[in-house]
Amino acid sequence: MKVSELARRAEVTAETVRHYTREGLLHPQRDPDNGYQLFDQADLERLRFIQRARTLGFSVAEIGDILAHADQGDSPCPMVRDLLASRLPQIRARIRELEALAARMEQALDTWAEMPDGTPDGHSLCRLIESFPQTIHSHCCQAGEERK
Amino acid sequence: MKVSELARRAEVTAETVRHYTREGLLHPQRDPDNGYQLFDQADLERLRFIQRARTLGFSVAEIGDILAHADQGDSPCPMVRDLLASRLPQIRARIRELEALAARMEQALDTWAEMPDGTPDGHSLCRLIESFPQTIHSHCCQAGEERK
DNA sequence: GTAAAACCTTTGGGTCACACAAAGGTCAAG
DNA sequence: CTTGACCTTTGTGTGACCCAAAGGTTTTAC
Repeated sequence: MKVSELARRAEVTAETVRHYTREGLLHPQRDPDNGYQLFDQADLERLRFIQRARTLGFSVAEIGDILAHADQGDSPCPMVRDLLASRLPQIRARIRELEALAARMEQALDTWAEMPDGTPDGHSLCRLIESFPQTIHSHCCQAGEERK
Repeated sequence: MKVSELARRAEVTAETVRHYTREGLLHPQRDPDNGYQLFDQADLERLRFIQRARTLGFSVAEIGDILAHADQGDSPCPMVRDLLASRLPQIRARIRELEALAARMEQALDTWAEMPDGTPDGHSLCRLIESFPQTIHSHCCQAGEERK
């Protein structure tokens, strides 16, 4: 099957398939006549594997490592456990950061409900924002993403 | 004051100051002798304003708009309210997505605790991941970030 | 006095997982 | 035989910076 058919069967875009191929996660054959990429059933299963791993928060690069290990006959399972175990607390930290952000936003909207809009003068740009306490903040982690 | 001094006073990196300057959020004078960027007290306050706005989840581009309005003498406050009100539900959605991700990760670790590692064969790459249900997932939003 | 350290400048590339547009080749159907 | 639906590669954009390189300037130390 060609790119679009594989994409349709796995319910991803053709661009995503091309992306994984570029990144070395998929190894299609080439049609010698026209250079088209040809995928088989194993590639479809591989793509579904990638999808599941993405759902679990693995990055494309990490999945590439996992697949490379498996292709060499090594069990990727210990790596998979370790990656997941070390990523989980980062996700939890990210959740806490976003919850704090949401709380700040909500508090701001509450506080501002009773404040009038102001026109910027030499001292103030927007008292709404300036009324907000200067907080000490910590950086975010690189959290696993989700897709549509 | 020069870049580094401004950065130190606002507790950001010099790179961040340069970035905001590139993006048009800060407008330093230039030392005619050597071309160095010169900032004053107003710039420091402006940078602190940017910090507060970032803490509230505004993007750099949005803050650029807010500052441009204020510089023109228009009150940015209505824009600020609207942006925050529309961003908040996106943040909440992002939190729910990450919570679902964390739950999946935790469930996977739990399930895997009793499963042996396997060596990849023709049918399986890593049963740990393959044992995981194929879920339907929805895309993330562009959430406001935090800094160190 | 001068040399090294510590600044400053601009330019350009990297991060991440794709999306998208362009320019062009291929192919099945009408 | 032309249209339209595919396919190819290449390059660009996203967000908020970080980092390196190459080179000019200023400060500090000996």
